[in-house]
Amino acid sequence: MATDIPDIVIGRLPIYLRELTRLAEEGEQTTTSSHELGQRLGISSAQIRKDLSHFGEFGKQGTGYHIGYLVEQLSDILRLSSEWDVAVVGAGFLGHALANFNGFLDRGFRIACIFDNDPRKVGETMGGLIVLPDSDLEKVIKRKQIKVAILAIPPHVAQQMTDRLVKAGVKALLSYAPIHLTVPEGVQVSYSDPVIQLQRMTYYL
Amino acid sequence: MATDIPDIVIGRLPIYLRELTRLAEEGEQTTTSSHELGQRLGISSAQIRKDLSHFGEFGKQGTGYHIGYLVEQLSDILRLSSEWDVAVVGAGFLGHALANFNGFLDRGFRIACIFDNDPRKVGETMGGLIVLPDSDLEKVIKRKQIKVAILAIPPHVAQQMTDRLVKAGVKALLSYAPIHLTVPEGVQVSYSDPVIQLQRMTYYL
DNA sequence: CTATCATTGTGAAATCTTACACGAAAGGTG
DNA sequence: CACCTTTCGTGTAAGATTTCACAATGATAG
Repeated sequence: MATDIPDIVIGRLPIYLRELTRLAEEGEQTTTSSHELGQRLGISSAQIRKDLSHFGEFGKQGTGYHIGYLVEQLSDILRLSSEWDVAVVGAGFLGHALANFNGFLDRGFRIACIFDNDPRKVGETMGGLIVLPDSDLEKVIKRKQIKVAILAIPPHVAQQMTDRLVKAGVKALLSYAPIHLTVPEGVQVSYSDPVIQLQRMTYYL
Repeated sequence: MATDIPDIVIGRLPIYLRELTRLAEEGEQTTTSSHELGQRLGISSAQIRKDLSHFGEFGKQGTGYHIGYLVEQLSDILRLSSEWDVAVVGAGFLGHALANFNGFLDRGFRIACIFDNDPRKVGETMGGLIVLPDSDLEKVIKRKQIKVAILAIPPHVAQQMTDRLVKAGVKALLSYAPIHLTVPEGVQVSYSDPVIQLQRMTYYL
């Protein structure tokens, strides 16, 4: 029940969780069905049921799923019961946007620190945090035992910064730098490059 | 050679293109092989050859691929030969970051306009553009024949803004709003929600 | 010119993912 | 209680994607 669950299934759980949370906030119902959830997400009901069945039996025939209970279960599965401290590397426009984004906190993450290598930026306040010099990176990450980082820096420094972060103990990296990163086994990497996504779509236009 | 190419293959082409462009910039070689490209991207060489073979024969046995030629071919396939004008909707921190991001221009896209519904933001300059009121949205998009838009707005207005954009002629949407969007057939949508990506990784920690 | 090496493009096999379809429950109704 | 409706969980079939492995081709060296 642990290692043999397909990555692609894990990838959909956060989407289910997000929609279930929205349903809970709408507050018009306490249960939902795989069919309703699928409708709202453009996913087949069979796929949702199959995905969930990898982790246990959360529903009830005839009734569907209790929203609150399923949110709880999915949060547990995704290790979101307590908050993850996150380091942001890079205090440019993007780092600024991330530091001020208030959508992290209620979904399992808290921006704990932000770094930059530009002395002119160090000391500035961003989203309630003071920008730290990148020379403090290892010290702070180790002290706060940070496991999750977001890279908002130019591509030519992305790999070296990745190496420093991994060495300091980071195990999950979300990179906005448009470059493939090499990491040791056991370290998770996820990418976000808007141009890649746009180019994927222009093919069809 | 057109409609029956798997989406998943299309999705990898921009990644190949990005790495090939980097290889070209490094300037140490004029050719590369599927093996080398795969090594740099963490993808198997067979997959790269198979993907490319959907579109034609671009390589040469014994030698590999001419980098410049392949860049050209991939750019053509992805319709990047001329630049796409892009509308940014939302002039908050994220819209600000997008307007100032200079990585669009040499990869096929140009931010052509930016909108906001907050009168206090309208008129501000961002990345060389003046923020326009969202009441001008339809007019500007139609006049400039904009087909690509980026959504950088809160989730509760994302669907209604999507509807307006689609009605005005937009055919490809990159959304940073954490919500599933419903669009008519023929309109492409791509999502970017950092929290979804982080949650996908914490499962493995 | 011949042998050797590198690398492509691709059919076939293997693996992975999704969709189907149905038995089994659970709740509601009269 | 008997019947009807809803919906789950899942074995199996269908479909999609990746990997394998090899013939064919081009370059290179002696």
